[in-house]
Amino acid sequence: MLDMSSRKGSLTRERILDLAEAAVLEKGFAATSIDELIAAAGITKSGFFYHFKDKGELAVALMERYIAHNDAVLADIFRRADELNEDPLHGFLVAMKLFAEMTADLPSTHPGCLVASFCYQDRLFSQEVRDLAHRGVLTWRKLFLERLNRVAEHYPPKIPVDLEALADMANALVDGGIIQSRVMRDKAILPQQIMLYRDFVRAVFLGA
Amino acid sequence: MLDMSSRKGSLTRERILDLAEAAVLEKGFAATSIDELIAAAGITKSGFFYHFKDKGELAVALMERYIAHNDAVLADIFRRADELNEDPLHGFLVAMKLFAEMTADLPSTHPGCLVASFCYQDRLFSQEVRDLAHRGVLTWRKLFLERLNRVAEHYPPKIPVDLEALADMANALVDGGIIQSRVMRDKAILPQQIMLYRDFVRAVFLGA
DNA sequence: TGTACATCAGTGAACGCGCGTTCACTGATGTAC
DNA sequence: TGTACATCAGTGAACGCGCGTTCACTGATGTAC
Repeated sequence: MLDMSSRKGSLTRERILDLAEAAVLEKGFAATSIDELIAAAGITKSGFFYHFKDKGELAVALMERYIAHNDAVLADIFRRADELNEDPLHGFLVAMKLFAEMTADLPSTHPGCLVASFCYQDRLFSQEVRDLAHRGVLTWRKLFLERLNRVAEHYPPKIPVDLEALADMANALVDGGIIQSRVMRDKAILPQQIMLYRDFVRAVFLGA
Repeated sequence: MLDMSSRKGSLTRERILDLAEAAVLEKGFAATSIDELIAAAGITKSGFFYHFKDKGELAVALMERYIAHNDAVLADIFRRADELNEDPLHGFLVAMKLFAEMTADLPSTHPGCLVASFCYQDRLFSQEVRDLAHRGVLTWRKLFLERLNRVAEHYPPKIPVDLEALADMANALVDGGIIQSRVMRDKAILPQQIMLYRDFVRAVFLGA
C-alpha cells in the first residue's frame, strides 16, 4: 500500500497532475498554463508552487506517474492473460486481445500517450524527463521481448523476423494507432491496429 | 512549374517555413516564437507579419506544405517501384523497401511528422488545420488501400485482414516508428518497422 | 494535560520579461498611358 | 521615353496581456517534553 499521506501522494497534487495530463495531451506542455490548472483545481498560484518548485518539476512528475501507470496496466494485462493460459503463444495472443478490448471500451478516443506528446516537445524538458521516457519505452521493449523469446522457444518462427523489432512494433503501433484515431476522429482504429499486430505475431509463429 | 514569383512561393517565406517546421518538431508550436524565427531568418517582426497575417496562418501554411511534400514523396516511391515491377504485390513490396531505405539514409533520426506533432497540440489550431491533417491521413489510407485492393485481386489473402486497417497500419507504423526512434535515439528503428510492415503484407498475401 | 515548536498546505501581492499584434511608414520594382 | 501610380517586401517603434516565479506571511495539524 502506498503512503497516501506523503507529499507525493497528496490529493491536491494528484488533482493537479490529472488536470495537467489532460491539458498537456490536448494542447501540449508549453500551452498548458499554471493559471489554468489552478483555476480548475481551485487553489492559488502559491498553492501550485508549494507542490512543484517550478514548471519543470511538473513535467517530471507527469512523466513519472504516466510511466508507472502504463507499466502497471501492461503488467495487469499479461497477468490476466497468464491466468487464462499456460502456453506462451496463446497467452501472448490473449493478452493482445485483452489490450485491444480495453482500448475499444474507452468512452471516446484514447486520451493520448504522454511519451509521444513529450517527444514532439523534446527541447522543453530536462534530461531527467527524456531519460524517464527512454526508460519507459525500454521497459515495454523488454517486457514484450521476454514474452516473444519464450514463445520462440516453443514455436520456431515461420517468418524470419528480429524479435526485438517485433517487440518494438507493439509500442510503435499503439502510438501510431492513437495518432490515427485522434486525427481521423475514429476510436476504432487503435484497437484494430492492436488486433493486426496480434495477427502478425500469430503468423510469425504459426504461419498463415 | 510552380510560379516562384508569387507571394506563396517567396524565398523569404519558404525560409521562415523551413525554420518554423524544424523548430515546431523540436519544441512544439506554442513554444516556437516568432522572435526566434525572425532572428534566424534575419528579418524584422513586421517582415514576418507581411508574409503571415497571424501565427495561425503560419500553422496553416506549415501543414499545407508538409502534406503536399509527403504526398509527393509517397507518389514518387510508388512510381519508382512501378517502373521496376509489373506485378502489384511485388511493386508494393519494392516500394516498401525503397521507403525503408530512404528513411535509413537520413543523416540522423527522422525530423518528425508534423501531423503527429499537431495532433498532440490539437486545441491550438483552427478547424482548417485539423481538416488538413485529416485529409492528409485520408490520402495515405486511400493510396495504400487502392494498392492493396489491386494486390488482393491477384493474390487472395492467406490471412483474413481488413485491407483498410492494413492500409492504415503503414501510416501508424511510420508515426510510431518515428516516435520510437526519437525517444530511443536510434534511427534504425523506423526503417526496421517499415520492413516489418513489408514482412506482414507479404505474409498476408503469400503466406508464411 | 499543557506548552513550545515544527511542519503542512497553502494565501496574497507583486514583479519583470517575452509574447503576439498593430500601425504608420518606406525604398525598390512593376505597370499604364 | 517620361511621368504617375500601384504593388512588393519589408522597417521601427510601441502596446498590453499573460506568463512563470518570488517572497513574506498564515492557520491548522502533529510532535516532544
